[in-house]
Amino acid sequence: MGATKTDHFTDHQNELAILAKALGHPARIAILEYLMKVDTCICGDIVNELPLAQPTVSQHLKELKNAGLIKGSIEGTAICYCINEPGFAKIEVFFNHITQYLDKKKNECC
Amino acid sequence: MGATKTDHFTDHQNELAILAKALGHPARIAILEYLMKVDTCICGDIVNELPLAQPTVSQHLKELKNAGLIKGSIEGTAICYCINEPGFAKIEVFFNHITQYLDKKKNECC
DNA sequence: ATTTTATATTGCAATATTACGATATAAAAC
DNA sequence: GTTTTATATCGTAATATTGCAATATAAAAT
Repeated sequence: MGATKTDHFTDHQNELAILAKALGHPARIAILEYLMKVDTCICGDIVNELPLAQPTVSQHLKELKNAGLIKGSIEGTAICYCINEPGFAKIEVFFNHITQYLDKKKNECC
Repeated sequence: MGATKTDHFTDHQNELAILAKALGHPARIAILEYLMKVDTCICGDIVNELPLAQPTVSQHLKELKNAGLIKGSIEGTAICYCINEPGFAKIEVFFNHITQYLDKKKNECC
């Protein structure tokens, strides 16, 4: 036990969970917000922006990249990261679904 | 080490991370999708809908409730859970921010 | 009052995550 | 070619999460 039983859920549910999980850490939220703020891929200064050691930041970047929320390419000595649109598109579908539901929802029993 | 350094990030970043973390498990996505499907709070059958033991489901429901994504009230023997709008509203603000950014974004360097 | 039914809590083992020092890698600058 | 600079990987300790059996709770039905 301890391991998530991914095979018991749909691909869709697992995909969404992986994306949400990647967003589930303040450092990773901070990274995404910073990437949006600077709006450029020449970003070799993410480490300086965060209150964490370099290996930790590197690890968080890797997780965001694995989840498909950012993309990065080698740019000389630096690595160039930026927001990856398709990753967010998937979460948006889910949220649009929820928003639609909440708009239509009439039951108020709780 | 091992514990997230929440005090190094903004309240906003921590709040968002907590919400996203709560969404970061396929069972909890499944619960939310089921609650939307049935669109009613008379839901004493969540356990039967999931491929997990009763204590595990109870634990996931608790986490969703703590995060503010669902709400529940006692309804006789059963407990009545449903989607909690304010919780989702917070995440939506973040996503609208991202959507706006992606729409305006012009840099295509990666 | 006892039994049934639905849910919560406790305790614990298995696994995952977080964080960072030490070290590796690899291109740029000298 | 050595040094610098930027990032990644490895190893590992601390902590968190996941899952469930066992047990507790508490209202409903008998």
